[in-house]
Amino acid sequence: MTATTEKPMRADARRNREKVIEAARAEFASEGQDAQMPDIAKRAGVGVGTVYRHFPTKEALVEALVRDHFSRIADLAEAAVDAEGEPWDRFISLATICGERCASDRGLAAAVAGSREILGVIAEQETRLRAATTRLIEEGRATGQVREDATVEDVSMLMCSLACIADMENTRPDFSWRRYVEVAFEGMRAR
Amino acid sequence: MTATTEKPMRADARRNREKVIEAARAEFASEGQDAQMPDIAKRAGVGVGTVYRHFPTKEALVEALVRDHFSRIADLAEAAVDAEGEPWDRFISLATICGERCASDRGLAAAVAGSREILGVIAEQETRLRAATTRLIEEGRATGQVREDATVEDVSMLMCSLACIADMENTRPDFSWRRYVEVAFEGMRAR
DNA sequence: CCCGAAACGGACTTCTCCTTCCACTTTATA
DNA sequence: TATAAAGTGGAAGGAGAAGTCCGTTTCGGG
Repeated sequence: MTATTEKPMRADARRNREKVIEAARAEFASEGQDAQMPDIAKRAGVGVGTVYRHFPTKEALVEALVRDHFSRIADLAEAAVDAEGEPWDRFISLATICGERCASDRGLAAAVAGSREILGVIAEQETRLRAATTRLIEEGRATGQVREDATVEDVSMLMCSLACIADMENTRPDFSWRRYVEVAFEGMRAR
Repeated sequence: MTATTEKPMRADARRNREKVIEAARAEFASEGQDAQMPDIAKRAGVGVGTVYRHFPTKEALVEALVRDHFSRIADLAEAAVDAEGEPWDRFISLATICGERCASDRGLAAAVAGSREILGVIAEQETRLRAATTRLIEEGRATGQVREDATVEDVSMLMCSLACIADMENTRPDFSWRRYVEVAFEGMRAR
């Protein structure tokens, strides 16, 4: 669907595009949701014009970041389904890896939580994510490791809250998303 | 400390102050962190000037809201310590009541998560909250209902994540903070 | 090596809010 | 009820951040 017409991009343009994305990630992580376009440009070592050449609006830039983020997470979830080991252990390592991703992409949780519009952007990735998650918890239920009444939404909520906690580590040094996985995700275990 | 010199306020002023606070709460709940001062004024049925008479800046208004919010939650936690019943049940009802509060004060979670400065504002309430929480989980551990390694920070994280989930119910209808309490808080139980 | 197209940079414009200011209204006191 | 003080409303000011525009630079095929 929507086969993007492959148009070769000039080498420097592609390089700059990457620099901008990387700078934006860093800037959002440290400044939160109100990171500024000129600052992103400065951090990337380019002019604002260049940023706008690649992303017509700030919103588009955020969307690209968010899409990329969710895409990676969906990949990880799919990998967790096919991985070796007990379902429960795979579930927990998925949570851990997601935690790591969220910790390095700080600021994005707020973007997703804050806007209704962005939900459309991640629809496709979320479908993949749900599919993978569903299989994972079904396996877990089958082996009696995951609680009987567990649902995909439970996992979604846990993942989102994990992202929030990872986000908050910026401002709250007493928080630890790793510890959070140990505690909150334990609630999914069968008793 | 800081004995606020009691100065009688004119009746209409006090009424308007309440209207502004109420309107601000509603506006932040529906618009999120970027609710606008003129909109708050409009919703309260007053002019912007009046809003600024009571709260010198937008920040001050948010602070008042946040302080009030945490103050109520700290009250609830203290009540939970002294309440009847099993420690575990009191812990869960505390979580539930907090969920209710967060659900009606939507938008504040983001305010707290987003700014380092606001942490100072709630310092006093948080101390009270920590004290109450500590007692609650100690009782729970003593009766073998709460996991041995539970800490106050665990509870803080759970409460904050609960607030985030309640917040997200605006944009994500598949989320339910009540269900979240059933799942995530279960991770605090002794096994 | 040359030239046209693509990409760049950053000063400048535009737009969106927060906040101020002050003439006017309401309250409380004598 | 008259008067001073307190409070009010909303137009206008101002700060700051998003986005535009165009002269200059860089790339890559011939």
